[in-house]
Amino acid sequence: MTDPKETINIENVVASTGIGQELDLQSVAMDLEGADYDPEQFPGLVYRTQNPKSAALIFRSGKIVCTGAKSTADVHESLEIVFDKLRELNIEVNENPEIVVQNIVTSADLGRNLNLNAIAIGLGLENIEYEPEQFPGLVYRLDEPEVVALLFGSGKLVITGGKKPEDAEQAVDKIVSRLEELGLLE
Amino acid sequence: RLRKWQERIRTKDAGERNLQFALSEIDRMASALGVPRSVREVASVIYRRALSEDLIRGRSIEGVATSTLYAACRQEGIPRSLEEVAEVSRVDQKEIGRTYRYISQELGLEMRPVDPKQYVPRFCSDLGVSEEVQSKANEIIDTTAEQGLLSGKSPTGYAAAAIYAASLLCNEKKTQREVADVAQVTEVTIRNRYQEQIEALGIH
DNA sequence: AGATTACTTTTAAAAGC
DNA sequence: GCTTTAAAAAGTAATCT
Repeated sequence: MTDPKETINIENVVASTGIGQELDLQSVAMDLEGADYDPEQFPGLVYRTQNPKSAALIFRSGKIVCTGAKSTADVHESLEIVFDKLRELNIEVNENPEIVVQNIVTSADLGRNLNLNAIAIGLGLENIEYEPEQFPGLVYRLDEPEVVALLFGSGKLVITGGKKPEDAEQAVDKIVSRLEELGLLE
Repeated sequence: RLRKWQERIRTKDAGERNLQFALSEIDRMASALGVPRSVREVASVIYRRALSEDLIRGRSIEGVATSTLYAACRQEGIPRSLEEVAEVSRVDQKEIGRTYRYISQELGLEMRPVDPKQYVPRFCSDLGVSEEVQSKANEIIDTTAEQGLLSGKSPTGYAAAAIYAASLLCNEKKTQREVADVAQVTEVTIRNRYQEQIEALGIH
């Protein structure tokens, strides 16, 4: 039927960057509208962007983590907003800070129900974790690409730990072919 | 030289004391859970393996002891849920679960998923239902699991729903609350699993 | 008996305890 | 190891009407 690869959807992208400048988070928290800063609880200041939607964690060192974006392009857009907000506060920000994608979370659909019990035994109990008492998903760690897949009885899956969108595509291909050769799909 | 020797004895003694403590804790918890002696022996074998492979470092003795007991119950085919094990342990359920997964992975225990049928004898005995209900529940579990209904579902809730359904089919009705209490799941879970199971069985 | 909210799992980075 | 952030998957649970 439909190629499971075409059902892949990026759900979250995490990236890190830095403005190359130390920050006084206390004063940034005062001047930046909507900023959450509670150093007792966490050393980073939380700033949320609306369009695109994301959450940025800003640290004293000037390093920033952006999470919640739906694409790598959105990560760049969100961080540009953060950079501009900081510039408005008369904080120097490098012209083009390097943005490194650290993790991409993806969802997909194999289009068929899965017998997780059979898969756990078929794929080998060594590299699989399936504890339905604790979590309904089967945890499958792949070596190439190095990602973690969560497989569900519905045939839906989550792939996380990848650094580029192709990682998820490769992972889906490998999962499909492995399940097929074991006769565990369809 | 003498100091080194003393140190060795001291650590050996400490290790011995820790092992004794762990084994006595396994014994205490096993008694509280009412599992046979064979399970305690399996648990202590797993614990000694974990100790010899240095898996205890950075973890609490109690946590590892509880996890090995949880694993031993499963290996012996008389599982206790994490909730039940947590009730007799001083370690919380979440840590028992993650320690179990770690020990299981590192020792290559290759634990198979729990079969809901393994809970049926104990739950039925606690409910005081007949042998007929018990075998009917087993039949329901086998038939519906073959149709793929088991994937992702907790074994206790699945067993509880099958027992509830069986009690109705055998005219020995137990309420959802009664079954929920012995299985330690909510009535909502029993209702949900029950609906799926009777539909799969074609009982409308 | 629903509905809603919330927690379980996985992943990565940041700074500090 | 923990703290925080976001997101999906599906199951279970607590709370409210």
